[in-house]
Amino acid sequence: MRSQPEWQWLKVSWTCSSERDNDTCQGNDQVDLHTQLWHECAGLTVKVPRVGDKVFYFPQGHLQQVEVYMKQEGMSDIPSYGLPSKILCKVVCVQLKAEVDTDEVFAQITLIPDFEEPKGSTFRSVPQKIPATSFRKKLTPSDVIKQGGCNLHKKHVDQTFPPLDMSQDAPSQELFAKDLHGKIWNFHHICRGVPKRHILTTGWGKFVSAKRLVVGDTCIFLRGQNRLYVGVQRAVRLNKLSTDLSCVNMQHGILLTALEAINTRTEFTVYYHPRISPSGFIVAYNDFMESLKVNFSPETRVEMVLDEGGEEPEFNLKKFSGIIIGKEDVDPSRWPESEWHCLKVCWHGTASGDVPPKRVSPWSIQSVVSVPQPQKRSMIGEGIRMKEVSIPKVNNIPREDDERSKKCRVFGVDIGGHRISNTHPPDSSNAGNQQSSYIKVLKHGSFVGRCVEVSRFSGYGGLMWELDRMFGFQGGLVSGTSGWIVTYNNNNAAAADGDGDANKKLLGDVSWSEFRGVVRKMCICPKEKEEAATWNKISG
Amino acid sequence: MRSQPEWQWLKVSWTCSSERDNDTCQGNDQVDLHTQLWHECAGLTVKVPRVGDKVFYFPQGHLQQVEVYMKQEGMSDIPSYGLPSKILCKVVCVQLKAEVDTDEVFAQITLIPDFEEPKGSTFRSVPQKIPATSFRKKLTPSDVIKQGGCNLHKKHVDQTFPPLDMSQDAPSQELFAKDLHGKIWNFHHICRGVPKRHILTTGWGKFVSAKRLVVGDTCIFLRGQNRLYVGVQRAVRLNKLSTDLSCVNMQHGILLTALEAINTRTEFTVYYHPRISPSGFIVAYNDFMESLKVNFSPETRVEMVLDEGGEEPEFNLKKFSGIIIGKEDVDPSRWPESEWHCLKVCWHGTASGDVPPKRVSPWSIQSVVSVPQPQKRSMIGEGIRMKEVSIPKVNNIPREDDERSKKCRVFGVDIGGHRISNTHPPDSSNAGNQQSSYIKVLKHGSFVGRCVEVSRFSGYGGLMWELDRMFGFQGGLVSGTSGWIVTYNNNNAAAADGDGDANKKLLGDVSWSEFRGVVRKMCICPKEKEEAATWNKISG
DNA sequence: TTGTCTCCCCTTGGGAGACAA
DNA sequence: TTGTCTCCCAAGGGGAGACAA
Repeated sequence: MRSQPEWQWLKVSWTCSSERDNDTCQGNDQVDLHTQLWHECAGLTVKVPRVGDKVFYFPQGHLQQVEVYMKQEGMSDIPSYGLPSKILCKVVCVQLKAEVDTDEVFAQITLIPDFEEPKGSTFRSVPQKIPATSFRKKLTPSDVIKQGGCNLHKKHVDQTFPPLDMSQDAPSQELFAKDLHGKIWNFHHICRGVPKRHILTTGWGKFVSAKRLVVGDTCIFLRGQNRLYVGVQRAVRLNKLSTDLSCVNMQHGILLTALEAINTRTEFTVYYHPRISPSGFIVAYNDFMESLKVNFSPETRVEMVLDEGGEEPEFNLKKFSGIIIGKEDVDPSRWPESEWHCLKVCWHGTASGDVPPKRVSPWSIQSVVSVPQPQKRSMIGEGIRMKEVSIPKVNNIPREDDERSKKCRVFGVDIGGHRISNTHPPDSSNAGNQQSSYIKVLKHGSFVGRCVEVSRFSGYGGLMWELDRMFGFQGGLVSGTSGWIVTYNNNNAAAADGDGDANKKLLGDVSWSEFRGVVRKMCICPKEKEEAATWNKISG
Repeated sequence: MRSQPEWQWLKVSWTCSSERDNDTCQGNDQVDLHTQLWHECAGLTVKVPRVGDKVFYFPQGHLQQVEVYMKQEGMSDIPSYGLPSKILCKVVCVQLKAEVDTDEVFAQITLIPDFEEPKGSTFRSVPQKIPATSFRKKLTPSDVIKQGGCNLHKKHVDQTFPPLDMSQDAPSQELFAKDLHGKIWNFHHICRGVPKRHILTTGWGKFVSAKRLVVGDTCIFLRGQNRLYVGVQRAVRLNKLSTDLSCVNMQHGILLTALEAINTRTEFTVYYHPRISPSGFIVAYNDFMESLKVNFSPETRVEMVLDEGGEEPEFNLKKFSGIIIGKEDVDPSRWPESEWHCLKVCWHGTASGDVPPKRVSPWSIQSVVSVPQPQKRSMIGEGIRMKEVSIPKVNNIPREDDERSKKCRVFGVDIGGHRISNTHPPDSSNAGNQQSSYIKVLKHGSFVGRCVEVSRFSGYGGLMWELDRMFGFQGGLVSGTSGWIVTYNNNNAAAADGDGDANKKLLGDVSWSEFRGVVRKMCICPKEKEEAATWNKISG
């Protein structure tokens, strides 16, 4: 039997307090819940610039998206109109939306050509995220057949849904969840049966049929302080025959729109469909510049991370490794020497499932300095579910030379096996600046991190803990002189080490509830032992 | 109780004999059933060129369609790229399709720029239509509520559906109808109740919900020899937010595609959505040339026919009359002196319902030579339902000066009241050509005709009878020297008069099962009485 | 003749625990 | 703990004649 008072409370609390929950875009300083939901649906590797960012717009990538969108193969034979392969722009407006009929996410991005190179630091503070928790449910056959509801995982419900009064026989509540269109969906959430399990009953069937969900699709629940959100991520794209206008018409239009925008220095708007073309054609200035510094000569071993969807956010990411086999123009006649998809990669062991594209852009991959040996997988760091990990106790911290610290993989990235030096930098040429130090990059890889509660990770110790835990050291580096260099979110460079406040300025005033980017394992070591590794200077 | 043997027969007969019924495009000489269904759904005033036709393509009209399609108001400020306002093209390919999700009809037309003016006669034989009958059902509340089926009109069923064995208590049959996508829909057709009525039961509900039909939408059934077809025509357009690409992107693309096609003399493809922009932006060469001859000076009284949908094919057409109030460029800076929508019209008595646009193109309207007086409606010619009219008996033919011939309106067009001259042409300057004669246009108007049985109207007497009957004279002009000049279907000019074979060559070998176009009432009269009327020369 | 109603059957949706993976 | 099953009840789809417009 449903408890009427609780239902009343929830209805009031969860649907009528939109003024307390920020679910619409309000400026550039907050990651609102709509945006968080959109990114969950888009995939964890998708990057969307923020208003004010300097970006490169690659028309070739845009044309390619249209071809996939229209299901036309091969490059059309249209002129380049003298358009350069990349156009430096400033982001004027970003709207994160979803298709009305298919719920496919897309970003409407307004750009204005601005060829002025950014001066000085391009660092931008990471926007404050509105505290939220979320979980993903990959739908089983039972979830989508007409006869049943949706089975939920206990831990997901406990972490994300409002608590039920478990003293009751079959506690239940009404949930009201907003989708990306702003539509409110009503679900009856009940904990019943022997043994007890959490089920979404009334309302679930309507949702499944309305969204045309099938087995394998993923349903995403995101809970803010006062409101619940729901999104979907399909395993296979719904057919959407767009017969409005011809593919060639659109491609002409895309190029000409950009050309006119350049000539008149006016805004133009593009639509980015991350589920169609994961390799975005709008690339952050910093990302692009960083990728230029890397030497992607043939034989270079590279890695690329794809988001393969599924249930656990951390395990959506699958890393592929391969070897550069060449660098050549995709379209030498129209866009010679374009960086877009200029690298040819031979990927290893990608017999089944998603495969990275044979052609990639430099900013989409990372070069691997040392070729890792095939290692036996260690349980440490392998398969850690962040939300299950509690804050490590002090007596749990492994020594640096602990066997566990030497062999570990996180998200498919080999991390351990390198000795961490405790040596302080011997050569402080700019000794006057106490916040300066040299670090040596030993290891690097892409990552996406996330915490259950923001408060738990406030401050830089929290960040360090999070990073350490992600890479399997469980706090071993929280105090010490080694640390990590981090390139996060929109490619703002930052560093975190065990010295607490040393890099505080670099990090800015951020809440590390979620961050994604590239982490490089570093340790402070004698400069003369430079070897083939990369040296970076971190200054406060 | 359903009769199993009959069901078997129908299933075999109606679904497994596609080789006997021509429902796909096969060349240019036949109007197949798919095409007939498409035109029923598109509206009776919609003109689509045929392969090989010479047409003018108006980029302005195309841009306008995109704006309506994308629900953006006002002309975008994009350059004309030096594109002319109209482009003479040859039609390379025409495909009549429907949107997958909304069933909205559209034509995919491939054109190739071809600036050579047509030489000699532009007459093209009217394609042979595959014999078919059809009816339209405007859906009532009872038809679309979940509890019921679809009530059918007895005459419609009798004319169009395969006959039932009425000796049975509740005769029934299974109907299998193909829609514009080729999908087969199954309907149980039963004649039951006291008194007997025809109802579609099983299968109807699925159809209604799948097509998202609501009260006021029209359902169209078309029966060929071996197969049934079903189409829908919505009262209001379904929302279809097309957020794929920006409106401006598309408009740029449209202009550039055309420009490139001109420069390289290559094909380009456009999509014409007649339900969005009824005034098509692809105009037959002949239609355009004819419209140039008309003097649309201010104060000229004009008429325009709109298809307002509904149940009876002949009464879908509503005529509006108005007065030219000006002629000016829609877009003087980009396309000066373009004929597209250059005429400003003030329409009379259009307070409610659909209103013709204030701006029209010359080929979309007809000028009215004499301002008709407000007349009392005559029952003759008013509201004739063609399918109910039997072939008139000889003793029923009214005399030319019969009162009934003077006052009649058909489809809102004033027809009667003009004396028909029996005078032969006095001046045969090219007397050597026996098939030449001068005719004077007295009266004209748009029309759509249709016959129940093709055989009934074979030959030119049949056509004359059809025209006469439509305009209320009921055979009065079948013999005589007056007649009609007809511009039909794809704007092939032809004439028919009462002399039987005189214009046989002009008409070609056609079955007049359906024709649409412009009819001008003519009579042969002395040249010196030319007055302000237009003279046309008809040569065999 | 045909639109709408009510009646009523029977299919289907969907909520429950049982049970097994 | 959670996916799938079966059971079973309730809602509603839909087929029938009655009746009125």
